Amino acid sequence: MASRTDAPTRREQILKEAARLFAERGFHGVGVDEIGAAVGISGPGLYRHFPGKDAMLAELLVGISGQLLTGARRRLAEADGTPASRVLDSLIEGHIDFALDDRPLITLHDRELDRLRDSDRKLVRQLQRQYVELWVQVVRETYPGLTEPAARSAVHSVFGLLNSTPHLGRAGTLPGRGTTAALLHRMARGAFEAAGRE
Amino acid sequence: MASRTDAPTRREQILKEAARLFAERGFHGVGVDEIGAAVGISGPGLYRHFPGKDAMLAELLVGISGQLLTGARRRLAEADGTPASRVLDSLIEGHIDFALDDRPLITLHDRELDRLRDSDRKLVRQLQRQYVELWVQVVRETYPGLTEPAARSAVHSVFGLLNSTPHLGRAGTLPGRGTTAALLHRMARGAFEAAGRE
DNA sequence: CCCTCAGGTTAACGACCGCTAACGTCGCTG
DNA sequence: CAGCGACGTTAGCGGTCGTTAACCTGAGGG
Repeated sequence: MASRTDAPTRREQILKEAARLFAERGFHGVGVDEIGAAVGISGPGLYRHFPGKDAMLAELLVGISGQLLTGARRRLAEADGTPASRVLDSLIEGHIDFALDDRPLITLHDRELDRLRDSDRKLVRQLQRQYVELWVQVVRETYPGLTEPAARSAVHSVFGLLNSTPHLGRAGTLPGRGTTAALLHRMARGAFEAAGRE
Repeated sequence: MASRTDAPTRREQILKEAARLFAERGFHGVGVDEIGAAVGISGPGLYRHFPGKDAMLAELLVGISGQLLTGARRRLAEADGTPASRVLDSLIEGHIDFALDDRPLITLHDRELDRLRDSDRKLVRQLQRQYVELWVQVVRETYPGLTEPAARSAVHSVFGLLNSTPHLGRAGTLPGRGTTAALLHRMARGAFEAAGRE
């Protein structure tokens, strides 16, 4: 098994490039030849690593959803006992890290879900739902004024806010990662707080 | 020219159904036969109304961007003289109306832009940029603590928040249009305010 | 009454795409 | 060094897609 510091395996290269291309041009807009070319092999060579094009998308989306949920659970466990407001900050921080570091995946996450086989789609949706539920719980502890449906809507909306990173400066034109992260964090908290004000 | 109260023309039917299908399955994921079937004609009959599939997408995206910009300019003119904070409320209200009433278009707006011919894409981007600039100006008047880049990022992020409506309750499970609109409005203001707090 | 034309129809073409088949070439290992 | 498995290659098949061609029909007007 490859450790995390090894050079990326061919499989990992393929997944990374496929994510970028799918995000740029859409799942149906990218051919297997392009994905192959992006990693220096061509076309059908991909089938030594994946059973098909669908499988690459499936692995990407399941991976994203799983990572988000796992990370959130870890943060929840680590912050056990601290006030809910701190836990919420940790969740926001984790989501922002992800949105800033893996923009193509964030894009895919809510865009290409319907291109999956039924079983994979159900799995991804289940992971997503658990992630949302976890947020809803923490948000309601932090802002008790929120009803459950309102909290759910608020969480989805804040995800929209945090996931807007692909639309911020196309290149490195945005004012530094730390500054952007802090701004997003403040805005997310402000949005939740405003949602909690009756 | 058809007045606004006439029965929808065939062209309008086609655009509406194409928008829905493109939003559901992506531009490349929808065939012309499906679009035709959705309006009761089949396949190549569409070419009596549009020169090609691309033209439908182009007309949709240019239309959206133009409507958003025109609406915002009208609201700005109508609110001339009132405090900037009120103008911002009006902009937010307009954007929310659009996001709630035309969800498929909102989805397309930031998803299929790259599928356009160069000239159309440039036009759409120019309209979008003007819309953003208009918001940035009003936001900075309302919250003078914001630098220009921060205001721009904040505006994009709030668009992400407001455009999250397609992810809220798939059917009529969300708690009434008015309630949702009010929640989104509060959250948007809260996010801007938090962005403005240094 | 015929002509026109808007708005359809079906058939078919060429391009492309996902995938398979058949084959080649290393590097390792008994 | 023989054999083998991992990892490529190119050729090509079958299906789909956007688009065009050719044809049909019904309403309106001189």
